Amino acid sequence: MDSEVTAGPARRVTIKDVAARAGVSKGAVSLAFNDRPGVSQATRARIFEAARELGWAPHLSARSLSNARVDAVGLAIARPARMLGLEPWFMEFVSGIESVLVERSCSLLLRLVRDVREEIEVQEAWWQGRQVGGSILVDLHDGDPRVPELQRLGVPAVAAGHPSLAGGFTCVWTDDGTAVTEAVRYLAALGHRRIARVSGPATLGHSVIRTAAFEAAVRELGLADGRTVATDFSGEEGARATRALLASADRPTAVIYDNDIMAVAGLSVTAEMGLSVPADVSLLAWDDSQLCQLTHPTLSAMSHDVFGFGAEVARRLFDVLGQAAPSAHQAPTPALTPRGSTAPPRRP
Amino acid sequence: MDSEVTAGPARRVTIKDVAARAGVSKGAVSLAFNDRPGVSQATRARIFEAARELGWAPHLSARSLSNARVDAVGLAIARPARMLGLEPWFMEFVSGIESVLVERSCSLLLRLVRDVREEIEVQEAWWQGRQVGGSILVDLHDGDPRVPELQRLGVPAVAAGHPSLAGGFTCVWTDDGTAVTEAVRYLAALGHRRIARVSGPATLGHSVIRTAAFEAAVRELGLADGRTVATDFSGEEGARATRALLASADRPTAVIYDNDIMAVAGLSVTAEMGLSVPADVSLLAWDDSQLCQLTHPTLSAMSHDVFGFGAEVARRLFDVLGQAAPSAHQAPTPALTPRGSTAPPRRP
DNA sequence: AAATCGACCTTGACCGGTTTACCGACGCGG
DNA sequence: CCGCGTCGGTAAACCGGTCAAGGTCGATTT
Repeated sequence: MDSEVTAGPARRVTIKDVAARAGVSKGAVSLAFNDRPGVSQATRARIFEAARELGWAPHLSARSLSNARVDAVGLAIARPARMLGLEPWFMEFVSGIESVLVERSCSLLLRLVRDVREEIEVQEAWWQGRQVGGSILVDLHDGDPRVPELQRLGVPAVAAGHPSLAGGFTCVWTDDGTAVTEAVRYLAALGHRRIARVSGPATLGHSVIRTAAFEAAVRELGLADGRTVATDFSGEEGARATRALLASADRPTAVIYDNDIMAVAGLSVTAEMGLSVPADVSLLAWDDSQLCQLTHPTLSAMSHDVFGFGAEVARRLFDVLGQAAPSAHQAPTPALTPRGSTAPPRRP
Repeated sequence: MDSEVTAGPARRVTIKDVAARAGVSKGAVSLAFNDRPGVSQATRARIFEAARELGWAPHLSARSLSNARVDAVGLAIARPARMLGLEPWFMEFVSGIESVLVERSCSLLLRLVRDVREEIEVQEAWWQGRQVGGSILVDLHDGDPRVPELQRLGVPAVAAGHPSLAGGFTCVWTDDGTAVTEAVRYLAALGHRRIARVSGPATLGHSVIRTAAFEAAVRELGLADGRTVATDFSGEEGARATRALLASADRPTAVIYDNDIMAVAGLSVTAEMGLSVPADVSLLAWDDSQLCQLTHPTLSAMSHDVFGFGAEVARRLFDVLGQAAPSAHQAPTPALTPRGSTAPPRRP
């Protein structure tokens, strides 16, 4: 209908228009808008006034064309869409990143990719096309090809993960090893001797680290079980893994999960199998999103400020963009938050 | 350490380098890369070869500077981060959008904002700064200021929501009214006469529509209850609302939720109150993310292809960018998927 | 009085592409 | 042999900013 109203040619207003209106050169406008010395307070005010009247804002492509600075950072995520939707971790992580980007009026370029290969293509295209000034890497795995590739391209990046995985990149990490140990010690202290674990993909860097720590702790405490079942992080596989564990001959009396979703799925499996939590089996989640408080019983979890973690990653990326040397930053270690899903095992 | 290796000045390779290497002018390279007529197959091949060797890709800022075309679309979301993480809807929606953007090598610019006012600022900055070629609007509410504002700015946009909310914008919507009616009819057919509903924020456009349809259906069928409790979509408020409903004098025998998270929270409340689902109370979720299958009992839900919805929105945005006239597109109506949380009410 | 200086502002070259106007060569009908 | 259209390509203007170099001008120094 009246969509024509705004559809006119309406040449976009440029710096030249503003300059003309303020009676100065476009150089002056540029100076004013990047608040650099060289224009008096009076003219500065006139320029801003003119810009306001015309509704002008600098064309960011034009700006980044000449000064090479880019106003966006990239984040590619290689997990299936269906799974991501259920993974509270990501949105919280993204929110944390945003919270830092926003104050530098920088944007997040997000892309969901199928696999690491595709991510490399995307990152390369972003970098070559100067769409991003740098990138954030998540879900590092052992010998991740993204590390050498991005290094070859010279992409400034920050990795969310252990220094041993990040190659030469600056990274931010949590001490999952210590956290796993704490989890196991806690369950052992409650009296559990058969503890199992449901992890994410075995190739994922932090899975490897947690598994190693888990097995070490089990050994150290002289516990009986210590199995880890790897999954794809989805609720479905979490349920399957739980079923397998609880149906086994010497079923564990406690299960540690690598994320919240699988713990929730596991909880529903116990109900389905007629087991009671925590009397028959204790469950311990990881990440501690609010999901853990929505179940019945509520889920004990290794608690973790994912939002803050994302913010830290973003801050470090700005360091890197500012030519800082690569460095590793440790975020607070996930801490145990006991709730209703853990208790001493039933006496046999 | 050796981070210096790639840190050299390493002037970025430009179209000029490619042209030189292929022995042609940069105009020819441009023609070749946008596959337009004017270069022979032979030179075209030489040019691509040269570009490949040098690892060149066009600088997108430079490109969009001259042809005004922009390669990204904007999506600002005004919900608290903590809540978003738990809302599977969003990531699925975003994934659907991505699936379409990707094939046009277009990116998604994402921003989490505090409120509608801030979103308007962000949208204006994006548009003025030519960061985006268009935007996607979600969570429309009645008399949403974003509609007139973006129209004033001339931002091409697609709204995810009912035509009555979208003003002159192209929109994609699901017939929530019909879906609510189906939900109520189904529960009534099972024998329920006291049905309540836990909705999202009352000001949200689709809450209004669903509430109206809910009340109409309740009246039409001559049912007893028909209360709607508005929340902020969070699990916490969903739990609180459920508690209030189930503790009331004439407690409902069935509850319809406006998203999955609140239904999950509601389920845990029933357990906490010693009620059994579906014997004492039936629960019906909305959206049907995989979360519904992770609970015990599994949740009946109004099922909905959120991924496809996102994809449709993105496709329509490209129509709009191609100067198509505003139009409204109806996505498939959410359909009932009965599972374990709904059954005839216990005989009094 | 001439030279120096700093504050303020203008000019014009660039950033890396796209696009338009133009040009040479070649094939072809008259 | 000439004029004409087409194909393949080039040169230069342009997109909208930034930035270094330079120009004015009144005030201060020598």
